[in-house]
Amino acid sequence: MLSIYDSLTRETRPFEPLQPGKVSIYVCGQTVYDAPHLGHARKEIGFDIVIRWLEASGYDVTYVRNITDIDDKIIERAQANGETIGALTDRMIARMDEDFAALNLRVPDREPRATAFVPQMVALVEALEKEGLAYPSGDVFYAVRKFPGYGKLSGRSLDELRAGERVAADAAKRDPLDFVLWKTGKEDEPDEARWPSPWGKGRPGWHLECSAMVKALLGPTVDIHGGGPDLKFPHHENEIAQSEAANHAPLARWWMHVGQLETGKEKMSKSLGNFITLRDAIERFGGDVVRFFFLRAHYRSPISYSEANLLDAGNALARLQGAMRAVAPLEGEVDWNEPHAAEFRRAMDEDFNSPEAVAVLFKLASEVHRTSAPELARQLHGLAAILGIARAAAAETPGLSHGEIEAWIAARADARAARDFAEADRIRDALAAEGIVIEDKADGTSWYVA
RNA sequence: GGCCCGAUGGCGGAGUGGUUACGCAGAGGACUGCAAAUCCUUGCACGCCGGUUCGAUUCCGGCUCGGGCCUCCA
Repeated sequence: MLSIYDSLTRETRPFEPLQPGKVSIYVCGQTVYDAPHLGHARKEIGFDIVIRWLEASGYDVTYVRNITDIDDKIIERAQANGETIGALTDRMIARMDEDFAALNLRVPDREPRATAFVPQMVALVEALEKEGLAYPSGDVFYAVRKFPGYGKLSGRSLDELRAGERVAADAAKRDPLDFVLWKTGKEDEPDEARWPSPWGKGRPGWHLECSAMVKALLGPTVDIHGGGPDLKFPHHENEIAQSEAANHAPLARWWMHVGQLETGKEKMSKSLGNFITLRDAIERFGGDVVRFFFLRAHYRSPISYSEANLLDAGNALARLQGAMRAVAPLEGEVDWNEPHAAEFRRAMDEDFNSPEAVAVLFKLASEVHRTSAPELARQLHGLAAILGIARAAAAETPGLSHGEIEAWIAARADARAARDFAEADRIRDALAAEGIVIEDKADGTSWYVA
């Protein structure tokens, strides 16, 4: 039985979706003004594991991850680059797709762009106006004082939030914590950033976007709503205020937030300038290693980025991959009655404890090496696949064909038989230069693509 | 200032009221022409002070330190 930690109630409880057998999940996605960094990957992999395990558990999952393709930073960046907003966001979305593919992420069922849902956003503001929660004052604002539950996600009262010294006063707002629903009046902005509305031409506030898209694609209540750790306040708090006031229904049955990625002792973020781009990490360490780096820690734990930690993850993953290629697995599904699989399930059912699940994989890897049992190899492959770390079947061999490699290995075997080790080593080095690693075993020489 | 989270061996990282996490790195051994891989063995731990308990790394309280949020941020 799967249990999931809910960051709103701060408790782990048995998971029961609204409709039996079906799960709706909405995760806040990228604001596409720049390329993703490693912190984004942390979030993506966290939810990737959630979705993969839900699906492995038999649920029919509908996964929606939005794209924020209109906002201050996007407009600024496009102007700075001398390109249109559309050109910038298209470019960044393509980049994101490439990077995410390298991480072997489950592709969302829907990836709504905010700009495609502006009418729904306008309608939501109108609904909030009817509820007496929205007021125009230059821009259109949300009156947080009038929503009784405000602060329930972040666990703070309005007064506690106001006690913060950083809340800037704004004469247009009735309360400093009121936030923008609809931005008008930016007449110097390009036409592609402006939509008609009852309050004048303008564009939606960020928080509004998600509330509108959740409802449009998944309905008033989703089973799981997720996002990065820094979205809890104010973004998700504001989403709750908007959606629940307009729909008179809970926005999410479970709120999930991943732990943050740190560099040194600080959070990795663009505003701190201490980030490494996802692309850099993939090129330096490999997408599979980046994925494994995150998998071996729990999704809610903070993780520290360092080159040493990534290299360590690479070494660890190599052991797993070695075991996966050591024994040809039996065909078929995972046998969940087998002890390793049962332990794996127990771990994942406890709020997606992937580090424990990975530990099971290592135990299995040792067993596979010790026993060469194909049924255990099948278990290893099957369980690894659930975590998205199955080794891709040895695919491309850049310079050499399969036959050529076998021929070289045969030639080397002859050299070794003749005790011409200089020649044998030369062939091994030549193959290594082509990315082919060979290993001499008792029953012959095997090879794989590095 | 307010709210919240964390503190585990050289490193990464789970978990538990009394017993092995797991991995990497290190040491010794086996195998091997050498490599690599693999196997066997092995050392290293639960921030500090109290309390509860037969017994606490695990529960409670305090302290110290670290981090996050309170502003755009995954």
